[in-house]
Amino acid sequence: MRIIADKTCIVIEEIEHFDLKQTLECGQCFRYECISDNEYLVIAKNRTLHIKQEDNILFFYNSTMEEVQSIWCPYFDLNRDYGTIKKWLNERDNLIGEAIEQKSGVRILNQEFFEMLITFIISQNKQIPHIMQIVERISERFGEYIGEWNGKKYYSFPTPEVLSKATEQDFLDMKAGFRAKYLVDACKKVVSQELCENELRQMNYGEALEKIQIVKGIGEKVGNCILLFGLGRREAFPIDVWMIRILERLYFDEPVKKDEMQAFAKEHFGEYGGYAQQYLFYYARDNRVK
DNA sequence: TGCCAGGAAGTCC
DNA sequence: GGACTTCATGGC
Repeated sequence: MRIIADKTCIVIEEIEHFDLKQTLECGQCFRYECISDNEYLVIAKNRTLHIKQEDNILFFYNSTMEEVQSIWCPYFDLNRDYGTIKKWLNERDNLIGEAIEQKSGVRILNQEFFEMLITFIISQNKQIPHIMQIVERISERFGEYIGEWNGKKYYSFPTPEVLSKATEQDFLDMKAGFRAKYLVDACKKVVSQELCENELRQMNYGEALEKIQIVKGIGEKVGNCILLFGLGRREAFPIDVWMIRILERLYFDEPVKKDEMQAFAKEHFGEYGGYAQQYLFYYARDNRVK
């Protein structure tokens, strides 16, 4: 991997184990727009990013060398060796290989805690396009203006302080449905420091998973998503409907309970659970397994 | 129309 | 402590 400052953009060459489309569209990210093939506008980190990939070259159009190094490389998890991760998983069994092969360009984004907290509370019993709509409404109404692209205005994801001003009715108006009261509770507990990002980061995985479930509407699955995508806990293994389908197909001969799957994943994938989960999840969803 | 969606809480026994 | 129901909303 090599970073170069070109005349009009920042370029990263010789990039490996990375596919922009797969990484954005695998179901972990809810704020991006496809401009053309392998070219996207990403809304994250209180700014927009116009980014494009051609083969193993990445172009950052509206950014700086400093920003690419300090913000976007960590965001896209580009400093991590995915070759080692895939090798470890492939040596663990011969069942996950097809998913890794097909989705080999997926990286786990390092997104922001509060945004993931709110987003995955919304995600329960909802399809991804609709989650994206609600997150966009929240940002438009409570976030700050961060720029315009193709005549459309974009807004940052709001801070806990600002979003805590939203009422249950506000969230209902933004079509959050029965999750509205959960969102109010989440904001309240973050602002009051009852739920503190830094404390969660210092806890071990089990403690953090238990702690985050003090928020109403967060159970084991949503909690694991927040830990994986918003707190960098790569051992987190969220099990949703797609994971139940693919795990049953690959690893079990008969229907098993979620608890048993969770225990299996912990024992089998260990600290690499999050990567295994994302390859399998995207593979299962994209191929509409069972 | 009925069924399902990156589920969790409430209620029943 | 497990199984069943309910909770908004939208896409198919």
